[in-house]
Amino acid sequence: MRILEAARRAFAARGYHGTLMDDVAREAGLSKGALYVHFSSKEDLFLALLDEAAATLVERLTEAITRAHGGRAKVAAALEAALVAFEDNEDLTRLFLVESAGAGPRVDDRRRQLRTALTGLVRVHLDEAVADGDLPPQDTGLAAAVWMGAVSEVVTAWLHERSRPLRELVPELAALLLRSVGFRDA
Amino acid sequence: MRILEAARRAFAARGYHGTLMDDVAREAGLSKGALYVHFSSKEDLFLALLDEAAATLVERLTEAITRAHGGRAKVAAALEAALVAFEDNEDLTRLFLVESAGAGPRVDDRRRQLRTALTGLVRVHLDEAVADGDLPPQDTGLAAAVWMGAVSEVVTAWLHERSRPLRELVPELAALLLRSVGFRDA
Amino acid sequence: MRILEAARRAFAARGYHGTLMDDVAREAGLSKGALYVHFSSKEDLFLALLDEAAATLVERLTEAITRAHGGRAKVAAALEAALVAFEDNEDLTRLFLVESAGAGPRVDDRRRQLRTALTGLVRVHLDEAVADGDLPPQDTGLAAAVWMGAVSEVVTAWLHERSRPLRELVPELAALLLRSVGFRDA
Amino acid sequence: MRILEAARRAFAARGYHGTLMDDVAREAGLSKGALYVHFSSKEDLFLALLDEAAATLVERLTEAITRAHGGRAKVAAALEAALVAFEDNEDLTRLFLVESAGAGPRVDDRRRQLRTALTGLVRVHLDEAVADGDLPPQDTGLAAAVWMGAVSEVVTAWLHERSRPLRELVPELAALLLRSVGFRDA
DNA sequence: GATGAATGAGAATTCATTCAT
DNA sequence: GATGAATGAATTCTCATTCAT
Repeated sequence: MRILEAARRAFAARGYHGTLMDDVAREAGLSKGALYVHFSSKEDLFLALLDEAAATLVERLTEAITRAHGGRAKVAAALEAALVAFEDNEDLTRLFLVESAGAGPRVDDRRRQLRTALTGLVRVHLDEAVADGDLPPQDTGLAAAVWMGAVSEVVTAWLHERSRPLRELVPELAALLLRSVGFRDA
Repeated sequence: MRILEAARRAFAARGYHGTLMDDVAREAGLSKGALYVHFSSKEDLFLALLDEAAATLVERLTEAITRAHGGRAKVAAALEAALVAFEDNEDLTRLFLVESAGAGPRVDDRRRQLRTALTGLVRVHLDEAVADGDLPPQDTGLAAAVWMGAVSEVVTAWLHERSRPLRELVPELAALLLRSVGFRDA
Repeated sequence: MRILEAARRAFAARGYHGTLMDDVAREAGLSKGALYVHFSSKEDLFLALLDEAAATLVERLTEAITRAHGGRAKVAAALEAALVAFEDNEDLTRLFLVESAGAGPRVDDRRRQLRTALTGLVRVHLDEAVADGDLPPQDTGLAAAVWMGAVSEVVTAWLHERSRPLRELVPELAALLLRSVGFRDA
Repeated sequence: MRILEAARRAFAARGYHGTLMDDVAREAGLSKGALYVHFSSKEDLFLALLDEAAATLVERLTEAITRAHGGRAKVAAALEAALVAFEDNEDLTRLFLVESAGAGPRVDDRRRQLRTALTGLVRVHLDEAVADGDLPPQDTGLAAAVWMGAVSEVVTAWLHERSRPLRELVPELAALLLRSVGFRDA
């Protein structure tokens, strides 16, 4: 929708508190009132965007995981899919990883929820790998958190520095994370 | 100082945007005007706290690293020191990891700066371990980012869930991170 | 009409300012635009209801008065007719006595107008009673105002407390008001 | 206080909904923000005024009643005191009798509360008169409501017409109301 | 140094009304 | 006649910052 696109651009560019409903309206080519016909508050609008970002990400990950075969391949594929998705959806990435922080308690809660969901996705596949004997038994919840944090940090740094394309980091980052849980280097 | 303590408590409890200068003044037992004698803006006050948090952390890490001997021991010690420091300074931890996000561009910049400094600390020692032949050559900058992200995520989760003491996670988290860069399990 | 009924319910339930045109439209099962085909403004719609309320009331009173014979009987009958009409048309009663206050100058004026008309009705019959020698000469305008105020207050209290049916109050209230103008107790 | 005076004038002149906080601020010679330092909302400000009006009225009535001796004299004195108080405090009178209607549920509740308190004052003295044998037994609650309604109506009419000073109506109105409860004409 | 009342530029939200379809 | 998305002016409330005392 026009409003969501405008909001995505605006929030990604100026952050939650830095973006006025006036900005969104202007960017959407609508009046402020029109925004409130579709979203009952600024927070709601942002939340809708956040959900969109998470849905996009989960979809991409699920797809990549489904396509890959074997424990190691699945987690590697998920990692690559995540980084590619982040790189291809810069605005949503920024919203999800950066601007959703400090936007008030409701947004904070949703952010945490979505991160937890994502972590859960990773964990399921680590558990499978453990069950299959591909990995030694371990606290996969902790490992999944480590992966999420690592990816989040690397992507956030990329958002600011843009030193080189995110996809180029995939091999090395994958090696690190796979090693962290006990996969042998390929 | 009384003001800094009051601000630390207030910001940690309600976040940057959720904390009013009135709150800080009340908590400090001072008038709002008195705050401005010492800090020229809300942002400045927050920045001072952020610096305090980073300094505390760096000091603890440096100390721990100095005490330890050998590449592996140093990085493990740093990791433990970090988690213990986070657990012992909950308010500052929250400020540094959570509330400093979304508090405006200047705060964002400083936050990034401090995280970079911390990452650098880790990196130096990874580089030494590589130089000493304890670790294979690798992108230690990336590895340091992974470590920072991992710790940040785990600590942030702990701030919300409090399922068990942070220090109990040290062994397993250390094992994960040490493995990630290529240390063999002890 | 469907719109008037919907508006009556809505305004009676939530008051003038508390009722949105959206509410009326929803309740009427029409679009907001359709409302404006029939009523040029929210105020007009409310005014139409107010007139309906007053017309209903005047009709009932006139009828009751016509049926009764003799000065005292006529005023007593009017009083009873008023209370019964109020009780039987709760929504209109609320509109007329309660919600029409504070709804803007035009509504205020009409409200006053209608109350004056009602007072006039009472006054005419008090004047007749005086002319017939059933009552001593007096300021019948003032007396009519007293009657209107008394009824208004009692009915308004009933709208909120509902302690007992309004019609049960008729004998005692009639006695009070008849005495007030100089009728001897029956 | 400057704010209360300004608010009194503004609300009396333009009603609750017709008065903007901007109007009050301008009239008080203050900024809008200053209003909110002292009153947390427009409603609160209005409520404070309403309480002031009621307190003024109750004080005057109590005083007048205390001074008078004997049942009949007391109620007559109260009535006169009320009318004089209304006439001397036109703005507060308008606030209490007119503008407090339709200003939202909280104001409506307080308005009702205050009217009930006033009615109670009248009722106590009617009860005493009954106990002393000066009046026949009767529903004094109903009678008090009648009195309140009558006075309210007469004063409201006066606010709009100003045909003649309110105090001139006292003798005739007193006669009407005293007769209504069964006092013999003096 | 301290006070706290006052400032004033916002900022979100509301809602009667309009009008292209 | 009907629709309902869009309007936009209005309005309340916010809060970091200032400054006379």
